[in-house]
Amino acid sequence: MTTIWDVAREAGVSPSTVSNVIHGRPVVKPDTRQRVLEAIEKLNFHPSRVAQGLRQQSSRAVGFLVLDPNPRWPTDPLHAEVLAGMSEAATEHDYSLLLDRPSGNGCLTARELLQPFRSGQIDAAVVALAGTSASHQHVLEELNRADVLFAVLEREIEGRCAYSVMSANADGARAATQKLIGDGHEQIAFLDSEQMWPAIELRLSGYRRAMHEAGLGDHILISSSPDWTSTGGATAMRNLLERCDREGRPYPTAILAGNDVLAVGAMHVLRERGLCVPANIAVIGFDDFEFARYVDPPLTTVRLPAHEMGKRAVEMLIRHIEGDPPTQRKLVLPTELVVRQSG
Amino acid sequence: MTTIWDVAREAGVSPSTVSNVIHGRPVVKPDTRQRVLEAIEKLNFHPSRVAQGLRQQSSRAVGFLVLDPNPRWPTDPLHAEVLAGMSEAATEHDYSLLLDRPSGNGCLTARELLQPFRSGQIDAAVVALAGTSASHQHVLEELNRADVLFAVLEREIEGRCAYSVMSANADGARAATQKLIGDGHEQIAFLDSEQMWPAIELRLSGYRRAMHEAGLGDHILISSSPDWTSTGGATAMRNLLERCDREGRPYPTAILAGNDVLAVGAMHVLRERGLCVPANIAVIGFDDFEFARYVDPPLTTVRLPAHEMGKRAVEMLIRHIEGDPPTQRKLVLPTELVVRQSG
DNA sequence: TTGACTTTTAAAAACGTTTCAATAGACTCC
DNA sequence: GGAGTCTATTGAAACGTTTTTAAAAGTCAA
Repeated sequence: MTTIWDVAREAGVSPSTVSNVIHGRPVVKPDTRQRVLEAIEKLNFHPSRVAQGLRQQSSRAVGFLVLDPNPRWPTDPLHAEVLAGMSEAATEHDYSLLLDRPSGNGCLTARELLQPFRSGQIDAAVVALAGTSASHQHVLEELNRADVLFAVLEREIEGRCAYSVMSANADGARAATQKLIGDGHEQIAFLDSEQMWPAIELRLSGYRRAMHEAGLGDHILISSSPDWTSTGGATAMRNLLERCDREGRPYPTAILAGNDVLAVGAMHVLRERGLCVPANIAVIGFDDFEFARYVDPPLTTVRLPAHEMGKRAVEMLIRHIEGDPPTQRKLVLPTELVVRQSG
Repeated sequence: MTTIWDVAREAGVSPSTVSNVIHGRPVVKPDTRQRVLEAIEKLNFHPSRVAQGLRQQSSRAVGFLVLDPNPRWPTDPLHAEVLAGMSEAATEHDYSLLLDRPSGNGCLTARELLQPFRSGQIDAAVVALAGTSASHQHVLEELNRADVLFAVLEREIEGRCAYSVMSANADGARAATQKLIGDGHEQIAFLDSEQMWPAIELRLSGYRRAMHEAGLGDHILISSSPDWTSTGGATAMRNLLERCDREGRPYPTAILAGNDVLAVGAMHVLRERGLCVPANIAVIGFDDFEFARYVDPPLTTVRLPAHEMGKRAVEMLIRHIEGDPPTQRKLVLPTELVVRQSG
């Protein structure tokens, strides 16, 4: 391995000078700098980040901590996009990105959880809590107690070094509902799941609010899927139609789904029943997962700024690390209604 | 930070002994080991991986090097799954996983490319070359020249420290074609793209082989999409139908698509033309990307063992690092025909 | 020439581990 | 009882940087 000493010898200076050049410190005479740079180039030298890390007590790395029981990750189709955003921000600031996915059995000890921080592998982490699990609260508390720097996605949090990056779930749901109302719909149903989850509660509240605001409070209609899968969405849709049949209630003319996967499941049922989307019934999803545009008809949906969330989360963490902590501990990024053809 | 010295003091031994305990070396007397373990637990000590890395000249980390011009990664929907597999293997062997996504402008200098290796951040990398780019060959050569340890996905390679993990693309395409032939189809078309790519060529050859083997060589019919998008698939499908019209040739009764995204695009066109899948025309995709099951009708497709590929690639690299290099430099993993409803 | 500056470079001490040679102690064997 | 063999433990050097402190070199005025 070529070290800073080799460069120093080659350039006829001391290691300290080389170090100064590397960090662009203005204390070196221009021609010395030039000589050093040439030596670096010639020897193809890369400073050891490991040694730097040891000396500076900082790894210049952030982790993506994914707590997701599903081994065939990601359960959440948006995580890949979050990761892309994180990567972008990390690269820009010359940080590395470490993927930390503790074995998903759920029973995670504090030791395992904190290992990457304590062992100096990462300076901070973005935490994504996928699915619904009782242990999530526990994990966040543990991180807080350990006084470790992190940002959590789509979840409110308080803590000395805790940041929170969310998307405007309520606003997004409200906007989608208003769009449907604007299109003349009055019977608008919401599809959620028994497995509740903070972001979904916000979406539901946005829907409720829009309905009330339009004087359609009486038409609020909610059907719950047992889970967050596509077949769950189908079940919820079927239940909804049956309930209408039973209660002699008119079918909804529009559906707002808690997320795109549910929406897709619902659409299958509708086609099965010979109901045409959007002619007979409009469907709007939530997330804008990659596949939304491929659905037939292409899915109108509320786009979550996943890329942006990852990026901003990392930027907040890096600012904190570099001694300029953002005053805003909670960031809410706007969603966007992407109108395609399903609603 | 609590160091090995603190633990040593607490347990009344020397740092070397603590180190021996940490690494489970059998030289320590059981009761000493016990005392040390208790001290570790009590002080909540985690050895610094940075210091370990420096001393042992190895980071115990593998990188996922994604060369993909698309900033809204991943272009390849299978990369997330590959990553999951990599993560699994890494975790099992107590390695870390570093995501390395050089800024995607394509013109990547050797310096940038090798930085993570040279700076000791990673011991090896899994390389994924997304899309089609002339510079890919260049990158692989550069890695080889640098004598750096890596594994590349879906691409043949030779090199002192180069491994290759592929899926059985040709076999998969052959099996899919045979399935269609077995179902009585004779007019089977293949959808590929002008942007060729090693794996696709293999798929095409598998299709050709199956057709010839069944004496259907005359029926080989190929239509190329300008790119690998869904709309490209639609274009290829439209062109195909028009060509049949023009040449007075019967429509194909089955389509084998070069990948799932193309298949989805083709299915849109078929529905548009009032052709029913699979009643009028069967469609089989390739990849089994996450959304294949959500397509309507659910897509029959050739499943690529993405998770497994990531996992095996990392395992090969780790074996090499640990001094037990796999003799097989090229690993071919089986594909699997997932029969759903489209074909 | 000297002294007081300023600019540039050098030397040495960390950072937290691992490893190797060395030591001390206990045991065996003639 | 002393030499020889084990076994368990230790001390010190190394890994490649950064940083602080000190020194050298250069500049200039008196």
